[in-house]
Parts: sequence; structure tokens; C-alpha cells
Amino acid sequence: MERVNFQVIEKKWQEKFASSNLYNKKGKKFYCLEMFPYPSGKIHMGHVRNYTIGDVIARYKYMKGFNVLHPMGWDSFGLPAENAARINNLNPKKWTEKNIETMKKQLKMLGLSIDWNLEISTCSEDYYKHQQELFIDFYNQGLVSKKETYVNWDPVEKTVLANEQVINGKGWRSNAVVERKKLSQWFFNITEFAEDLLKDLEDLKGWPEKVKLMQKNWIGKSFGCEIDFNIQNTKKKLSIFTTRPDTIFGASFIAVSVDHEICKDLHKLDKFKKFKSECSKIGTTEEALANADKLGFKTELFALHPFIKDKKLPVYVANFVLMDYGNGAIFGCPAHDQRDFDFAKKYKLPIIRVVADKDNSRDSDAMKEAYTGIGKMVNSKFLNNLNISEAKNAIIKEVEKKKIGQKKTLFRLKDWGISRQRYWGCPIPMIYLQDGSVVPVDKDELPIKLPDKVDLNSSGNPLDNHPDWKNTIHKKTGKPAIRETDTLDTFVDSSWYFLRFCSPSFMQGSFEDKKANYWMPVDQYIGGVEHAILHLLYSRFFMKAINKSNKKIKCTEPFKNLFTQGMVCHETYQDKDGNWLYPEDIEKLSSKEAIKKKDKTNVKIGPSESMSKSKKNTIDPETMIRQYGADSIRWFILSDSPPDKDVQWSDSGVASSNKFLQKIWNLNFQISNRKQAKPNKKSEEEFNLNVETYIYKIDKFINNFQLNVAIAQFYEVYKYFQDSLNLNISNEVFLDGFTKLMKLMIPFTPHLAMECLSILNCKNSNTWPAVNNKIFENAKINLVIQVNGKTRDVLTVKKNVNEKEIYQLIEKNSKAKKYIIDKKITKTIFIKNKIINYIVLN
RNA sequence: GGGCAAGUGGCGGAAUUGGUAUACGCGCUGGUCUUAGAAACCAGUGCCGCAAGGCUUAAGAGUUCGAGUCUCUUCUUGCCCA
Repeated sequence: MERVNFQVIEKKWQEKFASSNLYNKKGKKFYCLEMFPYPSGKIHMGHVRNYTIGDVIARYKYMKGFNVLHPMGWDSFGLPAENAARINNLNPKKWTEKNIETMKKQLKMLGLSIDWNLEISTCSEDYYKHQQELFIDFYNQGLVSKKETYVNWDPVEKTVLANEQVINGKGWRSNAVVERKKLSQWFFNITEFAEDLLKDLEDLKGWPEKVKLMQKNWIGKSFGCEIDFNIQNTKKKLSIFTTRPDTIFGASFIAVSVDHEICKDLHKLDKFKKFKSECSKIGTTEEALANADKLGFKTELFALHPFIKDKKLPVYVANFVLMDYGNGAIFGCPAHDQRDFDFAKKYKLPIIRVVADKDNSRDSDAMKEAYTGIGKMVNSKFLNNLNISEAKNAIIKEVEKKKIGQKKTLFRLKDWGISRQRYWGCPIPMIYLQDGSVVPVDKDELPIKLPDKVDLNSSGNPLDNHPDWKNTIHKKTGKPAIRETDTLDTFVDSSWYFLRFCSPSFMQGSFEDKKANYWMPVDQYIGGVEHAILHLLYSRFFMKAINKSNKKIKCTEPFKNLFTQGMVCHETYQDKDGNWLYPEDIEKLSSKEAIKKKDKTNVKIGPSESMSKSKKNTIDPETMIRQYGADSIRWFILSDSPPDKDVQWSDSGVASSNKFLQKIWNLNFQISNRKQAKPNKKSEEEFNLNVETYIYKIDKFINNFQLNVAIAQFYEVYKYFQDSLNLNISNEVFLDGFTKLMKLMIPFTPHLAMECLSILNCKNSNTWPAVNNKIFENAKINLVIQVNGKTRDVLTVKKNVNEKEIYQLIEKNSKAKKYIIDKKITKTIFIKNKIINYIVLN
């Protein structure tokens, strides 16, 4: 058998891919983008899967004649570089650049059709200079603000943590209990676009419903009501916000945030100070608030119920009410809100049921938890017997009529806090003047560069600790000023890189308007579902913000079609002491038994999980490529599961992919040496029909992202050609058919397919074979014969045969004959070219 | 707790969207070749049955000439939000 040396042909074709103009630049544009990687060191299988899927689409589109933009870059700012630099005592830039070099080399080994001339890196001055410009543009549009808010503060690291970096109330790295701290932070006013971000989801027809739903829930539009409560014996009013105005008759207390202005006078009290510091000990997430021990501080104030005469509600300061939710004040309805319920139990406040449950229970005393389900209103005067949504509308009407409040739309979405007290990020181009005001840096002073030398080992913000970096001069006044020492959240970097790719070397601005208008939106975006909310939402915000600040830009949504791929999984292994083991350190005896290579001790095989360094269930792509070749890896990673589902890495699977590609090579060899055969018209017609059917199916499967099914077709294609070698088909016809199918393999295994095609002297290997629909017109079809709904035979017949002809065919020659002859046919269901179903009496 | 998916052989998974269930791959079994093994090739492989045939898509009901696909109930798993 002829064998191919993958290493040799892959190197050869990778050089050609890099240098040649294999790709058409004339047709309609197609922007194919995969989420760019963080340069952590080496590529992992998740990258291999992501970029292979993208490459199939990009190459498919190239061959179909599109002008394809298929770039790659590096999401190269971020904390890991800072940590690695600290541990190894080197510069984050050096570490990052070394990783980029390694990973670029590895990506090239995969044979991706990437235009490396467009490469960008977010940590390069060329890139972040333009990000600073965008920041200033946004600032000038009023889309940036500085606000005092509570943040998750790690007291050990002395830094702000993002919500996802807080695990069980502790810092992910320091393991210190996270505190709630008030800090002045920069924000992008993403809530200004809340309505647009929600509404425009409807137009994203090419997005998975799942992702759109997640975004919708994240934005969380709801409506509620503001209601003013008079405070007893004062002229003060307390405006509260609620999403459940229907439960107003169940109100038994008022709770306000510690920062509410009504508490101003309390700050003198030591008791209150103590209470306030207690409050700061819980985090800011909704989850933390829900699970925290409910604490209250009773004020001497009482609020008057607006609908129940003489009813007084005590006013508490409570730790679970935050200033940035509604107005920082709520009314507590213990019967129908779990937090209020917990609070009421603790402080022995009345629980008044106002919504009856399924069983129409109206009992308040027996309640063991808050009831948040649906039901009819009770104990609620004029609201009684209404359902919840009717009651909401009715009470809001009443509130508005009495002029004590109004309906209000509320979004769960919060403004995007972008300040990070870290070194390895994009400096925020703002300066603080002596008079206390804050102004943006002049654009011609950009970029504000990061200092090369910085002390990463002391705690706190490295830029703030730097001896002189923050000292600067305000250009307009010539007076000394202080730089902002926070850097931007790295999500900012990835929120506009797709625009930079349209004109990556443009120096006069973030992107060239004309180019951006030509290439945007991204026609196909591909990446992990873990970015379904934040990255995609931030990018959508950026597009809208840019659209607002630059009138020449037409695009309002960055990604027309989105595909979210699944993860790559592998079994996990643990030795008897519970230490995780790498797959290469164990030897499998059977599917359930394995031993450690070193000392032959037993190994516990765990379930297949997403590959992760911590569990050591990783497979190194480069090792695999060296062993089997890139085409085999590409083939395998696409073949075993639908691209949007998780895929299990399997050694035997890769090995069999490799064997199959060898067989293709061998088949190609046999065909290139095939002896001329005496053609027979019927055989050739049938052959051509089969070839066209395969083309039709594979084309369709690629279009539907059913890449695993497309690959299954190639196994059938192989078998079909192997079995047809000796048929009476002329070499010309045979070669024409085979060449077409080999071209279909280019997106999957570009090196092997190109090598095979060059051996077959194919001249136009960069064009996709068009499906010849004409050939199907006279093709025979399979007609299913059923009796009483049970399939009894399948007949291959000409198209458009009628009922009578079918009956005659059955009488003549069919297994179905015995089920209908001499029986009374009471009904016949006939679907032309598909099925006939006889209903007979037994 | 709420929302959304999904459940098909020993395993990964197909099924023209209501019309031949189990394509294709892995694994397994037998055979050829070989001193032996590996590789390669050939055959078989949902379950019951010698066969004819019957049964089978988490469980149960329903709609239909016909249901893996649609509807309802229950169970299980995964993801997101809490």
C-alpha cells in the first residue's frame, strides 16, 4: 500500500499557503472570525477545534468565490502575564511575546488559511493607542463616567475583583474573605443602550437562540413601580422601588441601604458605624446578598402605608438593600420574598399573605418560606381576586392617580466597571488636575505607554506604586497633573478587535471607515459558549457606541452569524493518593482499568471532563500533530461530534482518522494509475449521479455546520470509489468525479487534498464544484411500500409513478405482495415519490 | 428555586424536519495472511427467535394512515440565572 509522509506534504503546502495568492479577492466579501486566543503558553485542543471549524468555513467560502477576511491576533493583556512575571521575575511583555511566538508557530502547523499579514496584538502600543482614542471618543459622547460604587475588594491583594473572581465569598488567588468597598471607578455607560441591546437581539437571526436568551435574561428588562411613603411626624418622603407593587398590602416594614440619605444622621452613632462595617463584609453579587445573614438596624422612623389608613411600617437599615438597586429603599413583604421573609423572622415582623397559592391557601401563620408563585390576590382590599399581573397594573394605576409614584422600567444590566488596579493592561488616558477635575489626555499625546520597569512584587496597584510614571503635565495649562493609574478591563481589548482587523495598519485612527464599512459585520463568528454573555454583550455595546460617535459607520451589530462550539473533553486519572495524572503517565488495560506507568499501581479512571490543566486531562496538540500530522488531527476533531456539542478526545479515534487518510492517499494513487476501461453509458450515468449526490450532501452539511456528518459522507465516498474502480467507466469520467470529491476535502484536510489533487494534475483546485441539479431530474427514487403503517418493501422506481403503476409493480415483484393480495384495501395513502400506505382489513 | 436544552446500540453519534430508526466511526466477534504479534483485508455486530416473524428511540399516555420527530404527564442529565 502506498503511504504518505504527512510531515513532508504538510510542510510543503504550508509554505505554499503562506506565500501564494490561492485566495480570490474579487467576489462578495465574507468576514470569517474565530475568537482570538489569550497567549497563555501553548495552544490547547480547544483552540485546535475552534480554529479548525473556522478554517473549514473560511476555505469553503474561498472556494465558493468569496473575498474572505480570515485574520488572527492575540488577546495579550491580562493577569496571567503579571502573575507569571512575578513568579519568574521577568517582564510581562517578554513572557507574552515568547508565548505568542510559540503559539503562532503551533497554529501555523495546523495549516490554517489565516492571513498573518493582518496579525494584531492588544498589548502592542499600536493597538492600545487606538483603544485610548476610542475611550476619549466615548468620553466625549458622555458614554464614560466615574462613579463611586461598591466593588469586591480583596484585602490581601489590595485589588478589585470581578464577580467571577470571587469564589464562595473569597478571592480566587488570595483566598481572603472579599469585602465590599466603596471605590471611585470608571464606567462605560452600557445601560444607556440597554433597550437597543435588547431590541436588536431580534434581528440576529444567525445567532443561537440559547445565546440570545442568555443575553436577554442578563439585560433583564422588567417593570416595577416607584411609590412615595410619608414618614410619620415629618414632612419627609421616602421613595421606594418595587417590582412587586401588587404585594403592597403585605408590606410589614421598610428597608433602606446604609448609604441612603435618610440615614445621614445615624452616622454619629457608634452602634450604626459598627453595623455599617458589618454590612461591608458581604459581597455585591445578587447571590451573596440572597445567601447572607440578614442584618437590620432599626431606626426610630415609621413610614405610613399609602393605602391602609393609620398603618405604620418600621424603617430599618438592612444589609441586603443596595443603593444601586432602585432607589436604595424597598418595602418588605415577607410572605412573598425570601429575603424579606428571612428578615421578618429574625426581627419578628408580621407576615401577611396577599397571594393565595395553588391550593388557595390564605394562611399566613403557617408559612415556612416565602411564596413567589402565581395565584389570586387576598387580604388586599380592591386588589382581591385579581391575578398578579392584573393586580400590578391596577395598583400602578392607583399610585399614579394618587400622584404618589409611577410605573418604571428597570434593567438588571449594570454599567460596565472598567477600572482595574493592575499593570498589564491598557492605561486609561485620563489625568487629574490640581483643582480636582479630571480631563482626558490630548489625543496627540497618545499612546499613554506603560512603563517598561515596574515593581510587581509589592501589594497594591503597580502603576500607582511606580515612582514617577503618574506624574505628568497638563498640556493646555502647563500645570502638573496626575495620571489615572488604573488600567482597562481586558474585556475592553476584545470588544473592538474585529474592527481593527479591517485595517490593522491604519495609523490615523482605530480603523479606516471605508474598510470597516466594507468588511463589517463579521459574517461568521466562532467561539466558545462561555463568552455568550459578557464578551458578546460588550462587543455589541462597542459597536453601538462607535456608531453613535462616528456617524460614518453604518454597522450597528458586530456579528451577523454566531456559532458556539463545544468543549474538548477527556477522561481524568487519579493515583491512589488522589493526585491527578496526565494521560501519558498511565497505561490503560481496559476501558475501566488503568495503571501508572512508573510503578504499575492502580489508577482511578474518572468521567470525561473538559480538558484542564488542573485535572491534567490534557492532550498536547503539537505532540499529536507530530505523531499523526495536522490533517489527521483536524479530521478527528471534526468527525466525532457535532461541532456545537462537547467532543471526547479518543486515541483510537485519531489513529483511525490517520488510517483513513492513508487509505484516501492509497486510493488516489490507484486512481492516478487506473487503467482505461471500456465505458458503459449506464454505469457512467449512475456514477455521475452518485458523485453529484455526494457533492449535494456534503455542501449542504457544511452549510448547516454538520461537519461530523459531512465527514461521515467521505467514508462512504471512499468506499464507493474503491468499489467502482473496476466498473465500466472511462478514466476521464472517473477522474472528473473523484477530483470533485477530493476538492470537497480541502477545507477539512487541506494538505492531503491539495497533494492528491496536484498528483491528479488538477488545475483549478481552488474552486468549489457546483452541484449539477439537472442530473437529479431523471433520477430514480426509492418508494416506501407500507401496509397498515408497517414498511414491507422499498422499490426503486422512476419519478412520478402513479398509484396504479405501483400496485402493478407490487403484484409483479414485491415482498409486500402477500400482505395485500386477496385482502380488502379500505384506504390508500399515497405521497408522490415518497411513500404508499395501504390500509387493509385483517 | 426559576429559565432553557437534551435523553436513540457497549461507546461517539446519523435520520431528507411527520414518511425505510440505528448512516458513519470506535469497540467487540469470527475468518484470511503471518512462526507469532502488529498492520492490512473479508464477514458479522440493537434485542428476542432455528426460522418465518416480532419487539425497540428514558417511562407512560395522546394526536395521526404513519411519531425518534408534534401534544401532555413523570423521571434523569447538562447549561445559564439565582
